[in-house]
This record gives sequence, C-alpha cells and structure tokens, in this order.
Amino acid sequence: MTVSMGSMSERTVRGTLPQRLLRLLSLLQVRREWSGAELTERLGVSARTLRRDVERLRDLDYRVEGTPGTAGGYRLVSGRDLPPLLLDDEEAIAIALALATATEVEDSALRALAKLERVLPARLRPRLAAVAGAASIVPYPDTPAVDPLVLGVLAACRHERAVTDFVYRDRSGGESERRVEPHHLVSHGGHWYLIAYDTDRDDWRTFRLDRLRDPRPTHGRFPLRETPESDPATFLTSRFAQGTYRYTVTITLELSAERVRERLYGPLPGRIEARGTDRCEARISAESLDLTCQYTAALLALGVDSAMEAPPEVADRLGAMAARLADRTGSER
Amino acid sequence: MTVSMGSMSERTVRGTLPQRLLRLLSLLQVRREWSGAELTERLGVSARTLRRDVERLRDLDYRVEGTPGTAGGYRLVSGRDLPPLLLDDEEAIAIALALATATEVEDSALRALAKLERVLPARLRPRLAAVAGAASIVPYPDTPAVDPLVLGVLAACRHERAVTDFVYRDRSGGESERRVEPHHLVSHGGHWYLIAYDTDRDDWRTFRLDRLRDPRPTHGRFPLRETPESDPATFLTSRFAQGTYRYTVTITLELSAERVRERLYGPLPGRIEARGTDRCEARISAESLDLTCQYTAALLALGVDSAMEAPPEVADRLGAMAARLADRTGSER
DNA sequence: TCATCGCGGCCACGATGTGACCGCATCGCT
DNA sequence: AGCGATGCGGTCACATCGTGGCCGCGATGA
Repeated sequence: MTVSMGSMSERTVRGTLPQRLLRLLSLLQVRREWSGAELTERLGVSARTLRRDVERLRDLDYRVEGTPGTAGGYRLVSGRDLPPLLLDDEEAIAIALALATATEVEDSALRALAKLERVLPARLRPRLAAVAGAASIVPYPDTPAVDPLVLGVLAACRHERAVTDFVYRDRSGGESERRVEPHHLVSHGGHWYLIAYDTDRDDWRTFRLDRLRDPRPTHGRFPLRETPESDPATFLTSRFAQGTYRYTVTITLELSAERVRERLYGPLPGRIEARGTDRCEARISAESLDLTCQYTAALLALGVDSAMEAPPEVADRLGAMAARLADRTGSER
Repeated sequence: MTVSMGSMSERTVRGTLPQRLLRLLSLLQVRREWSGAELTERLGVSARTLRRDVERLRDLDYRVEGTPGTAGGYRLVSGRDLPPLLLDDEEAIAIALALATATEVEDSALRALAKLERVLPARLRPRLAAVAGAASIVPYPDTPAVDPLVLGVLAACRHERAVTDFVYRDRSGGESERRVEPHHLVSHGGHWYLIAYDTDRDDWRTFRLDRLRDPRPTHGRFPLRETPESDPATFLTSRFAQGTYRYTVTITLELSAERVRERLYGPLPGRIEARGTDRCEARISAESLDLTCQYTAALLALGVDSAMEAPPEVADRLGAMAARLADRTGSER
C-alpha cells in the first residue's frame, strides 16, 4: 500500500497524515526549537500544510508555540494533556531499566512497564536483558538482576487478573512449571517478589523474580482473593521471618524501630522489629559474610546496641575489628 | 472547529482520524485484549471503520493481532518499531521519578527525561516535585531530592548545547544567578552534579542539582569545550578531593582498590584510591556523624585495614563500639 | 527600514475517510 | 457436525478532508 512512487527525494516518503503528525510530534520532542523550513523539508510537505499540521496538533490539545520573525520557529511546550511519547530505542531501554530498578515502586510504575513491555520491539529484548544483567551494580551489589520484561509481563498479568504460567527455579536449582494467580509485586531489599496464589498447590506462595522464567498469561481470569495478611509487605516480611540464610545476626537496640530506620543509611538485608517503645531488635541474615559483617558493623556504629547474637565467623571478624580499634585508640591518638 | 453536534452519545466525540488512531493505540496499550465491539463503541465508529483503523495501524508498522472466533479480539504485540507511548498522569510521573532516581544513568535516560519534561502538563509538575521530595528515602536517606524537572531541563539544555541560566544556592545559603555551558550531568553517591563551564567566571564549576533552582535555556549556543579531565566522573572525583565535609575519615586498606570496591556493599560517600597493587586508601567525608561512622565501620568490617585517621567524635563512637564488642566476646560467647 | 518568518483566509482540485453492503475464514460452543 | 460470533477484506457511493498555491497581516531582528 501507499505506493507513492515518484520523487522519493532525500528521506521523506510523504506518508499518511497520521504518520506525518506523529513524525512532526517526534521531531518536536527531540529538539526544543525547529524552524518551519527544517520541518517542511523533513516532512516533505509545503509550508502551508506544515502550518495546518501544527494547527492540527494544537486542536489535539498539544501546545505548539510559534515565534515569528527572523529567528522564529516552532516549539512544543507542556500543555493540558500529555502527548504520546515518541521514544527511540535507547530511551525505551533506559526507561524500562529505570522502572525495573526503581527503589520506590508504585502501581503506576508497574503499569507503565507493562505498557512498554507490550510494545517493545523484539530486537530490543535481548539488549534490554543484557543491560539489565550488567546493571545489577546498585544498590545491592550481589543482587541478581531481574529482567524488566519479566516484571512487565507479570505486572500486566496482575493488572488484568490473568492466570499466569511460568518456570520457577527453587533454591535447590530444580525447575518446575507453575500456574498462579498473581496478586502483588513487591520490591524488597533489592529483590523483586511475586505474591501469588498457586492454584496447583492451593496456597499462597512468594516467588523471587530472578528465579522466575518465561511468564505467560493464560486465558483464564481470576477473582480477587483475600491475602493472608492485608498488606503485601507485611505478608512478605512474615515469610522472611521463616527464611534463614547462612549468616544470621540478631542485635537488640535501645532505640525505637522508627528512629533506627531513620538514622540508618541504606536498606538492610533483614528486618527491624519493635520491642517496646524505645527498644527494637534487628535481624540481619545473608549468604555473604562480608555483607553480614558490614551491615552489622553499621548497626553497631549507631552506638545504641545492648545485646548481640552472632555466628562465630561474624563474631571473630568483628572481634578482630574491635581489637584493631582498641590498639589504635591507644597508639594513634 | 470540529463541531459535530448531534449524537454526542456516551463518551465518544468522534474526533479526527489521527486523534482516533491515537485513542485506539492508547486503548490497546492499556489492556491486552479488546473485542471489536468494545472498540467500536469507545471510538464511536462502525465496525468496518475500526477494521480500517486497525489496518492503518498495521500500515504504520505497529503489529496489531486479531483473532477470529467467538472469543476473538484485537491485541497489540511488539512489532518492528516502538509505537508512541500513551501514558496517563500517574505513569508519566512514575517514569520521570524512576529516571531521576535511577542509579545507573546513561545519556539515553537523560534524553528521555528531557523529552518528558518538555511535554509534562503543568498541572502535574507540582505533584511530581512533591512525590520526588517524599521519595528521597532511597538509596541514601539524607539525600536531598533532586527535582526531576530540573534534571530534565538541564539534560535538554546540555543536549542542545544551550547556554543556561539558573539560580544557585551555595553552601553558605546565599543565592546567585549563574550563566553556564552545561557539559555533563553525573550522578554520584546519591547526588546529582552538573559539570559546566561558568562563562561569568571563565572556569569550570560543579553544581549540585539539589541546590540549583529554576534553570532556563537561553538562546545562546556553545561549542564543545575540552574538559580538564577527559572523564566527567574523574573530574568530579578530583573536585571532591578538594571539598571536605564536617567529618572526614581516612583508612588504609591492605587490599587492592578493585577488590575493596567489589567486596563493599553499596556506594561510599567518599573515594577509594589505589596505593600500590595491594593497598589502597579510603577517604570518607560527610556532614552526618551517623553516616560517617556507619560507613567507616562497614569498611573496617572488611578486616583489611592497617591504619586509620578519624576526628575525635568518630573515634569515640567507634571506640565505644569496640569496647562493647570486647565486653561481649568475653561474656556472651 | 526591510527581509524573514509565522499566521490564517480563500480557492480549486484531488485524495481519502466512511458506512453499508457482501461473501469468506476461523474459532468455540452446543 | 453445525451454528453463531467474530475478524477480514472487497466494492460502491457519497461526503469530507487534505493539499498546494495564492494572498495580506503582524511580529521580530538585523
């Protein structure tokens, strides 16, 4: 269709009107200011038609400002409505990545990611996965990267209440096919978790997204279901309380849990629980000795700890640290 | 224009063709699958026209799949090109926020943010600023939030090499009007920095974005200029070396700088410099005693430190910590 | 002062969008 | 197997709309 043989001059193919309007909008989004001549040349239309196109955009409630005079031109400024965003490949990837690694996650971010996932060209998918894999530097260095596309698909499924299949790799490394009703997506401690009702096992389960592969929506829809705990985050925390990793440290702090969270910089691989109004207990559990020691040390540096329970490896490390500190206090100052 | 008095039924106003195509695209982005009837109803056109609209989208290289049969419908799947993203208010804010707080920042992310900033409706701007202010929880709690819009404007200015004016508040609190050539935007240690050539002072300066207000592009353009250090990050680091905050700690570590960075979880408010192949020096400098102590403790927890220099407040804190640790090693285990 | 640019009215012509028909293929349900 | 719902695309007649080429106007900057 749209044969348009003839000129085919330069780069302009003189497509249909909607296409041309999108191209115009796209150009206006890339650069702040364009002269009429530049635009007519790129769009391959007469100046009169360009003016009409601009007028059409204005009718669509997108504010295009024009300034007359020698140094005149057209500019797209913020209007009443948000015009369609016309992104290039790089930008789309950057947005997907930013949304997936966002620390503060709202439902709207998941919806946006779902939209993007739906339309992201196939050729960009491997690239995005690669970038996502390389970008797990922050904020938790040992955090396995979660594929933004997996997150996007799950967000869409959740939004549409679609029963979803996927492949899950449990902690022992075995893979199994699962069928669940995805209810919540939660980012916690640098990991993404799916809270879902497993229809095969007839119970609630949490899944780590970095262990989850190839999610596929099925045609089945599911009704809203009452979560065991009203709050997804609470539910997740109660699950974590069960899970214990290689090194676990428990510290009692003589300060309210809120104040500790305030004064502590960065998130903790573990949890802080109130023990009365001015006391709380922090529990750090991780696979890495370095990480465990560092966060334990950071907590102790608050100077409000009253008791601590730690495995020998951690205690040794910290004991050695204390010894070195004591030495220096005597000698250096 | 576009009077269309008459039916005005339900919600459909039967706008122009480009508008309708955008609405169709928007609908297809919101939900995975739509039946033809739903779409004709919402768009206010006949089924035949809907089919033609779908065909038009396909001609524009957006893959719309249709499935015949009782449970049929239309679906937008990823095609060759990225269709225009049609976002609602919430999603736009979520994306702006995610881009501005992204830890890994590429040029493409800045470009995307600049685009978004250009078109973000005025009514959303205060909301975005408010959300951004509230969302400074992570990853550095004391980090003042940077307004994503400020970042967006500067990214656009930089991209277009536009000389830029803004108001800057220096460390003493005084505000001054600046005119600069914005060359780089760098995120470092939870802060955003603008590296720019100050045309009034005829020298390179770095500006913290959270102290920067009301950036405005001027009409002037600037040429590329050689940065003092080739790498923006290096330049920033060399500036930091000069700047000293309230509490500064220096630690010598008997391990290569690379290994330290690898083993250390989370970024450091300071820098790590090599001192030979198997030795490095870490310098922590911050305004907050809590933060300084926590990161110092984390570094010490690596167990590879051989010397340390710290101000009395920090030394006291850590000394007390060491004492408590020593007590416990005796009593508890 | 003048050239340059954006603005918008007018006109004539051609292109295109539209709804109403049609028969066809595919799918799910009975 | 058959039926109905659905998507697909062809054709036709009609109305609408887009287009380029004019024109004069007003604002801007050299």
